[in-house]
Amino acid sequence: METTARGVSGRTLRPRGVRLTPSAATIAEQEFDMAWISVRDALAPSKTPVGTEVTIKGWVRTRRDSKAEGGLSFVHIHDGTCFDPIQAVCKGDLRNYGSEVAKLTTHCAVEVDGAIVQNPKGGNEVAAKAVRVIGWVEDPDHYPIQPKPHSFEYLREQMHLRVRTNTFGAVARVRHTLSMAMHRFFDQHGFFYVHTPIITASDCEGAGQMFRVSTLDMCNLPRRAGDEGSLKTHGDKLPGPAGTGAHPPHGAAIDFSKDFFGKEAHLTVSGQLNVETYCMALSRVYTFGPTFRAENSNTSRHLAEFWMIEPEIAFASLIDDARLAEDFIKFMIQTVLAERADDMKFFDERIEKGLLARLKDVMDKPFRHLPYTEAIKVLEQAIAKGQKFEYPVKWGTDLQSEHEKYLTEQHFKQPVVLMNYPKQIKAFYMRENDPGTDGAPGATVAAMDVLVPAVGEIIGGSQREERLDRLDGRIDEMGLPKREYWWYRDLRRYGTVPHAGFGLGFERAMMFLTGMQNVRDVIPFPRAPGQAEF
RNA sequence: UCCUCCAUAGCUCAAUGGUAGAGCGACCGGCUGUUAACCGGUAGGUUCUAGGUUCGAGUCCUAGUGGGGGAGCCA
Repeated sequence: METTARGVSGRTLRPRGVRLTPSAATIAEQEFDMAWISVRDALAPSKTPVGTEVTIKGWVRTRRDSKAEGGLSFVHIHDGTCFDPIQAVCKGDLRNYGSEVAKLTTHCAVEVDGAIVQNPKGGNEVAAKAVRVIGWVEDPDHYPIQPKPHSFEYLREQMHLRVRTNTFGAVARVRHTLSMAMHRFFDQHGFFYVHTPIITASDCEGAGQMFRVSTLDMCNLPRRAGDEGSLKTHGDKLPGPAGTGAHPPHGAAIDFSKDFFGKEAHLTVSGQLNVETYCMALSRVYTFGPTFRAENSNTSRHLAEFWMIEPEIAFASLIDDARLAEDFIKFMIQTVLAERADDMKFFDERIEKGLLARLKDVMDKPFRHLPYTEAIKVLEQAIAKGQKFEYPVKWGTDLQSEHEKYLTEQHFKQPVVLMNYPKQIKAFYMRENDPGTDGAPGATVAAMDVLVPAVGEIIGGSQREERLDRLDGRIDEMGLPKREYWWYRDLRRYGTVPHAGFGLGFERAMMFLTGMQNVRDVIPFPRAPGQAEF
């Protein structure tokens, strides 16, 4: 079919206004495709006035037919550049009207030439002069995506196609905008972007189960010399085929000196320890990258692979850290409201009623700061007034989901920054507070969690322990291998300064900003236990 | 990992242990500058898998697989 000549030629690369550089497109190319514009631009009267000759390229969303005027079809076309599709008005006198245009179904790929006209009800549309079908949808009866609401559960099984729906298109655009906004925020505030490693050869990050990285042959593992046949299991963590008889009995420790890195290696669970090293030279730094947790957790808030933003600031206290977190969250809200108004309007109308009001409220009010010790008192008072919790409230234990929800959703009805947690429930690197801080009955550390309504913990951070003797004390207390931390400890030996930072779950921020309720629906290809099909 | 609910047409869901149904979508036709279009018709099923109880199982029992929600862990 002659219609595919442009589509398969590989010459028409991008709409006008999206060229990489003047030299990236040849003169011939520019002339060849002068009229191609994005749906986003075509819909904007200021950019594309009535009468402009344009070419639209995209996918059919819906088609509606009329027999008036010898045939008339209204074809909605989207190309992902904005929330709304553009309507192409196709009349019966088109050469391929009966043979092709009237047979278009959802997600057929098309090119439409025509003039911009005004829709009787307002807004730009295209009066089609030519319609070229680039790619048909075979067997439309069984095409998984139909012009009707689908459940998110169903769309998770059609993950390769779900981005074509309005919801997931909006999620994808907001996710992009948020990524860009995040880099802009830190850049404007003097932070340097540090690429911390994905593979870590130290097992000392201490933030949960890790995925192993290895090039060893899992069916023929090297065993440590002299250990053959012994019953020692120490260090042998591979989920091997125990008891099959086809392999050495478990006991001979695996010889990781034969592995790629000469020692055990894993996927990172946090870039924090690495980024601290750069913080001690560049003052203000951040990482943004994938993070991996091999926890067998199956909830609407957890993924095995997720993206985390981790800023780290030198010469800073926990209060500075909390202020940064608040400024950052408010900047994110402000940016998506300003730059993705169309998508955010959709989320407000169809995903979470009142979303925009909720976000504006968060933006306008200062965050509530609350010491952990005070939070316990608030919860105890609530219990005294009849509030029922499944788990007991007791100083020294971590707050449960139900407790956090009570604080943010019922008691304060806004984001809450909880600070100064009991030392025994927090990580070794968090700075020990002076005794009696906040009137706490026990030792506390300068930790903070930012809790938001509907999502829960969105940020976890702390001021870091900069005093070597205290840090060593914590490492010993927790029974951690001090040798493994030699380079982290060095930071405290050579020019140590107070510093702080936090980790923000990017997908949790997405949930908070879009009102989407399952973390698997705000990342393109979610990885969770038993789920890596796509 | 624990608790709990679910699995029937392309999708969303009905069907007292007794003939497998509807809406939407697809296809055909009618009407209309339509826009969640509307009206009429047609096609579409190994009821998740494997066993079991029963004269008879979509329905009851057992096991498995897949999925949802909640909890823990956390971001």
